[in-house]
Amino acid sequence: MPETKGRKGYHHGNLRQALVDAALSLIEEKGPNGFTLAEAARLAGVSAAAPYRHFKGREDVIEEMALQGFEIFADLLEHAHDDGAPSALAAFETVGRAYLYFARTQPGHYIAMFESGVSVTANPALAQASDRAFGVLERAASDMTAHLPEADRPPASLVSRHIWAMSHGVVELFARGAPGRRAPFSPEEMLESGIGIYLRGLGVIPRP
Amino acid sequence: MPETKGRKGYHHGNLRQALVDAALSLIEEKGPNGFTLAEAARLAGVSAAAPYRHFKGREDVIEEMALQGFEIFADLLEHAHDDGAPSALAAFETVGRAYLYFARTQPGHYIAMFESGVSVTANPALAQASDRAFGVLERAASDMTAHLPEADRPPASLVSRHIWAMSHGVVELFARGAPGRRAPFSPEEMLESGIGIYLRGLGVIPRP
DNA sequence: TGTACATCAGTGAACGCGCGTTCACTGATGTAC
DNA sequence: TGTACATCAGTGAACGCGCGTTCACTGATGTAC
Repeated sequence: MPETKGRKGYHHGNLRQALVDAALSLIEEKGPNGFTLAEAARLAGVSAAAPYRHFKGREDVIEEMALQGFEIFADLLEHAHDDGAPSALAAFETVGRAYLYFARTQPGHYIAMFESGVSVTANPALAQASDRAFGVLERAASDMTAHLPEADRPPASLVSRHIWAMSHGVVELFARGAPGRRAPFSPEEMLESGIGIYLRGLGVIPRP
Repeated sequence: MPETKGRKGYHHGNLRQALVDAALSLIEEKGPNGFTLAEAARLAGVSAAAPYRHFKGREDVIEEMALQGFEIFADLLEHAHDDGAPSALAAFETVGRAYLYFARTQPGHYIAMFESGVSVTANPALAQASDRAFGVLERAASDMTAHLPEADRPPASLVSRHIWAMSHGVVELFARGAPGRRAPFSPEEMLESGIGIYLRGLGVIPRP
C-alpha cells in the first residue's frame, strides 16, 4: 500500500523531505540496515528512480537523517540547558535526561546517528552539528565544576564525556531493543542514580 | 581469492567453525550487516549451499558468533575477577578494563554481541551465556560494596549496571569506529577516570 | 494577457548483480559382518 | 582383511527476488517578452 501522502500531481512538492521521513520510519521499524532507497521511494509514492533527483545515493540519505538528528538533538540540549536552569547542577541533570528522552522519542534519528555506522568525521556538516550538541554538554560540565577547587577539578571535556558515555551506555543496553530484557530498574532510574553517584564522586553533590 | 584453509578433499572436516570464523572476520571488516552467508562460504572455500548442512540460515550464524563471544567474554571476566584480586576494588577495576580489552581484541565477537541486533532473550543458550558474563560483574559489585554501611549501599545489581553502562558507552563512543574522532583522551584514560570518580561517589574510594 | 521556451522533477523500462534457498546428485567415510 | 552398504557432507545448477543505478523520455512549472 504505497502512501501517496498528499501528493497532488506529477510533481511531489517536497519529495526530498518525504524521502527522509520515509527512511526514518523504515530505519526505526527494521533497524539500521533495514532500509532501502527503493522502499523509501515506494513509501513516498514515487518511482524508484526519483530519489536520485535529490540524493547521490543511499548513503547520502543516511547522512541527511543523521544530520537532522544532530540538529534536533543539539536544539533539545540547548533548551534543556538554558531554560529551566535554577542551578548549573540541575541543568546538568536535565541535560542527561534529555539524552534518554531523545532516544525514546526520535528512534529513527537516534539509530541514524549512533547505530548506522555513519562516519561523522567524514561529513563536515555532520561533524559541525555533532560538535554543537556535544558543546552544550561540555559547557554544562564546565559551569558545574567551576566552583570546585582547582586541584580536584577534572577537565570539563572529560566530565562531559563520562556523562555522555554513561547516558549512551544506559540507552544502548537497557532502553533500545531488548524489550524482553528483564530489567529490575528502568533506564530513567539507572541513569539518574548513576549520574548521581558520579556527581557525588566529583564533589558536586555532598555525599550523604 | 577464496581461502581454502587447509581443506583436504571433498570433506572439509571442520566447516561449521570455519564458517563462524569467516563470518567473524567479515563482520569485523564490514560491520554488522556486511556479512552474507554466500561470502562466508566462499571464504571457507566451499559452495554456497554447504552452510545449510550446519546452520538453519544467516541468523543462526550470527547467534552462534554472539554465543561464542559471550562465552569468551564471561571466561575473560571470570579470570579478571578471580586471578589477580588483591582486593575487591582492584578486581572491579580489572573487570572494567577487561571490557575494553575484549572489544579491542575480539571486534567480530563484540559486534555480533552488541551491534548486530541479535536478540539475546530469544535464544536461551545466548541468554544463559550473557547472564554468566553479567553475573561476574554483579558479584564483583557485591564484594566491593559489602563493607559499606547498609544505608549508603545501593544494590549490587544497580552498581554493576552502572559500570557496565559506562564501559559500554566509552567503548561505543570512543573506541569503536570513529578512528578520525579527535579525542583528547584515550578510552582507557576515560574509562579509568570515569570509574574512579563513580567509585568515589559510592564511598568505596576515599575522596581526595 | 498570451505564448514560446527552458528548466525542473518526475516516469518506466531495463540492466546487472548477488543473495538466500532448494534440490537431486555424488564423493568420502565409517561400520557390520 | 575385505566388502557391501548406510550415512554424512559436500556439489552445482537453478529459482525467484529485490536492489541500486542509468537512461531517454515526458509532464508540469516558471519566466521572458
